[in-house]
Order: sequence, then structure tokens, then C-alpha cells
Amino acid sequence: MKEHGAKRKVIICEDHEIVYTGLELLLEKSANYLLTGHAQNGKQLVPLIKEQNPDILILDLNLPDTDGFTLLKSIREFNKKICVVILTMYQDEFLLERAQAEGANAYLLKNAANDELLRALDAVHIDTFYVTRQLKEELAKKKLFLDKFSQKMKLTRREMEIIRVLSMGKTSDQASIELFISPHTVDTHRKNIFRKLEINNISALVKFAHDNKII
Amino acid sequence: MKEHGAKRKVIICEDHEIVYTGLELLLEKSANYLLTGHAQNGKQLVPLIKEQNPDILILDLNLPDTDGFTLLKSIREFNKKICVVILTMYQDEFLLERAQAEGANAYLLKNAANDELLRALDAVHIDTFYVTRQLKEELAKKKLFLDKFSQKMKLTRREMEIIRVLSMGKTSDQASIELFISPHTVDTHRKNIFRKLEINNISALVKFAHDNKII
DNA sequence: GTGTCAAAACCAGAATTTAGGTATTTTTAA
DNA sequence: TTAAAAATACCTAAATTCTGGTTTTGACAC
Repeated sequence: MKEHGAKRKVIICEDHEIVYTGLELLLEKSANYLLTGHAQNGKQLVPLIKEQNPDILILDLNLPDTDGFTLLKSIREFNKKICVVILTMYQDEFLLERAQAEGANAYLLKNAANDELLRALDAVHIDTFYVTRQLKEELAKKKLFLDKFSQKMKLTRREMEIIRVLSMGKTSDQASIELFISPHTVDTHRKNIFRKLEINNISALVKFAHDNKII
Repeated sequence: MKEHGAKRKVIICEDHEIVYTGLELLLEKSANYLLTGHAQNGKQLVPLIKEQNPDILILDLNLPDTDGFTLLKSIREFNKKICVVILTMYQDEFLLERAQAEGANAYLLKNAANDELLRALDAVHIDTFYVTRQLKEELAKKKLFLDKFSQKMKLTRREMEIIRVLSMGKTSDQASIELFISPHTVDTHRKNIFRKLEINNISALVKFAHDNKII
């Protein structure tokens, strides 16, 4: 399909029209890309790919009818050659890793600069996974933030585990069963957690866990 | 400043470049608007307004250095004539109401269609507050969703209040003080809430509250 | 090889929550 | 203007959490 010198065919799956318009203009002005299709939801996308067999798919994660991952999975079942560029507003390590695992080839943020987007498109390749330097840095910053719980808060790995289980709405006894330890041990951990986080009841712990996105 | 037949001067405060590009193109093609400025954060915006005295400001709520509301407030302190169009991705009644209260003149979603955006700009006026029909419908839908807690879950207003306070990490006694009622009453409410939600401890309640974005 | 830290386990009393009720007043809706 | 629903308040007993301890074991670092 793609010859040397030919423009790469791009289709976009994005329901935010204003974002689509921006991408449209960007690609129009570029020498290397040819925008050939636009889907506004998952249902429209699959037939479009089969019809056009594009080189690149720019895919939003939030779609009205489905999510990008489900879509990506179903696309990969019949097409292993299309380069899938995830375009999202979520700066989230978990999402990034999942994107990579599900077979995406790039993960870009919507607040990226235009030339960054173009640079990403230039770099994207079916055998690689592209992430902007900026995003890597931001995620490293977040990782650092998570050390607030192992450094600043001085929570141990086991304590984090206890927080996770207790925040699911389990009692100490239930947690002890789930973790194969004595209820006393759970109590001890909880006590230590309370002391470290300067709280004194389980609601505050669940709130803390949610606020800090531990669970 | 503005004469009959003249184009309305617009400035945009938006840090997502791709969104800005889309708006730029949209305004360029329109007969009625002249894009005269672009701020990528709050710091740049205020001098820009003072310098250009535009008719319309398109304002994102999420900015790197501040939020749109703070910005709007400080703008209204020196300029009561600029039409402020909030452009955001948040379909949130609370935000919409706050926008109106703080003196905005329109509340638009980023996933609106281009002609919807133009129609909104055409309609926006300093003495009115414009919301798209679609958004009103979506919010009505959300209101319906919240009835999951007053209809499906059959939670009363007071019970919702109790959930909110208890989910802050407060004990029953603290909650009773805050709500000026007896601790017994808080207990009764909590009991009823537990029954309705089919849970049996406070952690599960806090988790529920967070999961359902009640707090 | 000694010190420190994490993890695990136990005890006991005080405080709080949970689960079962009953009952009155206020508000809302028919 | 009633009847129903919501909000209020109280009681008791069992379960659980909270607070303040001690102790043992294993890992790792110096």
C-alpha cells in the first residue's frame, strides 16, 4: 500500500469535533499525511478501517459508545499492520501501559503542541511504542508523587496492601482472611497506618486512599 | 468599539493547542469573528484583555496555572462588558451554575459540533447566559442518574447529607455536631442508609460515596 | 555480628459502630 | 386536610474498632 515518498493514510476516531478540526488542519498542512476518514464512534470505525486500510489510526480513548481499548482489541483481531496512535487527555501510567499491552503504537496527550503531534506521527511505527518525552517526565513526576507514600508517609509495601484491602469495605477479620494473616496483624498494621497518616478512623483511611488514588 | 456590521473581536484562553487550532480555523472561516489573541494560561490573559479589549473571551476552565473561575472573577473586577464563553469538557451542573454565578455568558462543551459553537458565539450576549440544548439535555439525564440515589437507592436528601459528612472521615458524634442533630439521629440515618445500599460498614459507605462521586 | 526496619502476632480496656427495635415531630404530596 | 414519607430521637446488646502497649522473626545494611 505504502510506497516510498507516498503520503501515509490516516483516519481519525474522535468525537470531539473541535479536536478533529484541529487535527484535520494539522494533517492538511503536513506533507506526509493524507487524512482519509473520520469516525465519531466505535461503531463507525471498524468498517472504515476495513474499507480504507489506512496506515495510521488516531484513536481517542473516550468515545460515546465504547472505549478505545475494547476497540483496539477488536481491530487487532483482523489488522496487525495499522499504526494505532492513542490520543487522550489522561496522563495516566496505567492507561499508557494498557495501551502498549493492547497493541497501540503511540500514546499522546491532547494538550501536546502541534509539532509534537506531527513528530509523534513521523516516529510512529508498527513495531515500536512511542511516548513523548514530556509525558514520560510527567509520569516520572507522578511516580515520585507515589513515593510520598513510601517516603514522606513512610508506608511500607504491606501497609499499602492493608490500605487497599480495608478500603474495599472489608473488616479487619475479612482482610486477615484475604491476606492469610492473623487479625491481630491487620490491627497492628492499621494502627501503624493511622499513626503515620495522622488519622484515627477507617473512614478517613478510605477517603485518603481514594483521594490519593491508591485504589 | 463595536459597530454594526463589524466583526466581533475574540480572544481565546486555552492551553490545548489542538483545540486552539480548531477554534482558530473555525473563526477564520466565519464572517462575524476576528481572532485577535491567544493566551495559554491565566497570567497571559489579563494583560491581553486590557490591551485588546475584545468583545468575546473563549475561556477554558483547566489552565496550567489557575482555574477559569478565579480568572473570570478577576476579569470581572475591571471589565463588565466582555462576553465570556466557558469552553470545557466537563458536563457538570455544579460547574455550569458556578460559571453563571461568576458572570460567564455561555457554557459550552469541547465536544460540541463546530456549528454549535458558532451558533453559541452568535447568540452570546453580555446580559444573557447561553447553554446549548444538548447540554441541558445531558444534565437532565445526569439529574436522572442522581435519582438512582433517590429513586433506585431511595436515599433521601438528609441521608445523602449524612453520607457526605460521614465520608469525610467524621465519626457519628462529629457528624451530629456538624449537622446540629443528635448522635442517635445520625445512627438512625446510617442504619437506614446501610439497609438501602445493602452494606454493613462505614468503609463500604465511603467507598460507595467515592465510586458514585457523591463527594 | 549488630543494629534497624518490616512483618507478624498477641493482650486488654475504652470507644465506637452495628443491628435490632420503638416512637415522635415535621414535611410533603395526594 | 389527611396520609405517607422523612427526619428526628432514644434504648440495648453484640461486634468491631481504636489506643497503647509487648514480642518474635527475618532481611538487609554497615
